[in-house]
Amino acid sequence: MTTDHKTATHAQRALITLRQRILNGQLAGGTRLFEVALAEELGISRTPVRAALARLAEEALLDRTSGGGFVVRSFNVADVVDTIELRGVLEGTAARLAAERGTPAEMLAEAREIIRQIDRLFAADILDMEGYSALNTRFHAHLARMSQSDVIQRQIERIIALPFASPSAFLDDHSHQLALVKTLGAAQEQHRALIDAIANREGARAESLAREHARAARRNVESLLGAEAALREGVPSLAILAS
Amino acid sequence: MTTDHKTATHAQRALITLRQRILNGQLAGGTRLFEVALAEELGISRTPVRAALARLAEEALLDRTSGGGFVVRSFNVADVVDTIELRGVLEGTAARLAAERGTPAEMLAEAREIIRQIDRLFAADILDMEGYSALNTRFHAHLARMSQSDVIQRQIERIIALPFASPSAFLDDHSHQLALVKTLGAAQEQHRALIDAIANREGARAESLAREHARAARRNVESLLGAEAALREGVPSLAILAS
DNA sequence: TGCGCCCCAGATGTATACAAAACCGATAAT
DNA sequence: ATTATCGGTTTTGTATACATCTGGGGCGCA
Repeated sequence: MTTDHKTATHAQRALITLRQRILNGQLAGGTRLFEVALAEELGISRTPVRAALARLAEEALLDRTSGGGFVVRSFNVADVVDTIELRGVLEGTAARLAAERGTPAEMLAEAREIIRQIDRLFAADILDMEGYSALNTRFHAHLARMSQSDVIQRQIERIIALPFASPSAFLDDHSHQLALVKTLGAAQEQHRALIDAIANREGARAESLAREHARAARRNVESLLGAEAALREGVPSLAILAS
Repeated sequence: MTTDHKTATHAQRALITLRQRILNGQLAGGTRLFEVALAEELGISRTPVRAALARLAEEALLDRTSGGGFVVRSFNVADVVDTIELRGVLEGTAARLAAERGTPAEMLAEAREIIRQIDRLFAADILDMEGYSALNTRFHAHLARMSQSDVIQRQIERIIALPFASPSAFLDDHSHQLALVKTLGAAQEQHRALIDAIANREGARAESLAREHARAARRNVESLLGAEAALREGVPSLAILAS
């Protein structure tokens, strides 16, 4: 089965459709979602629509209104910046815990293996962005695991689900690709230092490195927002921003 | 039941009932919840039961299973400790941001007013635990607000909703009341230092104080778990722990 | 025996009709 | 001018019948 909209249930399809619309800005923040209207438009009954709305609320893409309805949550620039900051804080905590609690040799080895694979990508003539993005995501997921805390891991996964806060946000922005590539080398150095710090049980250093690493994403957002509107158009992760 | 909540809808009543049962351990972690069974038992139809279950999943008290059902999430000691640690990290971030971004005079004043009111409680012959708990909760909620970040505030609210991670957890534990009272003075000193640090724009100090403040709760859990089972019985916040 | 298939019981998914409540505007009283 | 209140309209809440999916036990076959 593909990840296409051919999933099993109506509720799942509705969930995917609505999520998409929210993330790409088709459904602007503040928009109230009415069950009947959505049901009619999607050609299904209210029941699966309700289920989908509940899931979206769980994902923090919708807010529940007092009366019992749902509105699209609106994200402004400050929200995006703060969410990235939050990711940095959580990943910093994961790194610190990994250092303090001691990370099994295999987990360290796996982290280093991912770093090595990224190195291999860099060696190629043109950078495989898709591949880099995947490996980068894997590295960050692995970091969360290294915390050896289900609570932290779960929390990080929750934040990363927001596309503009994901460690690979802005990597699919092709207009900036050249400028971005320059910074990826620095990111890779941070990856290396981070794992070293964890291996050496240097908790404070590990935490601070992970935080600083997330700041790169923040700088990207801020530079994009300083750029002309035309440049922002091509950045899907920012489509959700309130205009 | 004891609390005859005459809230509006069936779904709300079901939500309250089920939440209660999970928190007080009546519904053990890992228990699968079946819509039909619950509907029959509560004398309502499946529809509001479903709604209640979705909300509980949102509150992180239930997990969704692959097949489409719900199971009660199980919390072990590590989860409780890590969740309190997480609260410390988040409140630390709130405090740091408050310091870095600069907190309006009125907000600082309000924080100090809450501290003053707690002082007033201490002056009485016997400590009004109920009142202390309420003020303490207010102080922590206010700290979240001082971050001037909706993202952080929302995240803290989410964590605090778990009763064992709330800043007032274990205050309702009457068996320990005497021992606890001794530590409340220290907590109050931390409150004062924390607001001072924020007022002085000392971000790192503010963050570290908030973290250390949360450690008190952690020490409470750990000492309770080291105590005899009889002592633990009277602590509602710990009923959720897997045995 | 071990494997795989089928089938059924039990669970969730969906549609739909009706009930209830929330919202909104108009109107009237002060 | 402000507020209170009363309809009707819109929207969500609920029950229920039926559809569909899933997981497991038993049976047949290699």
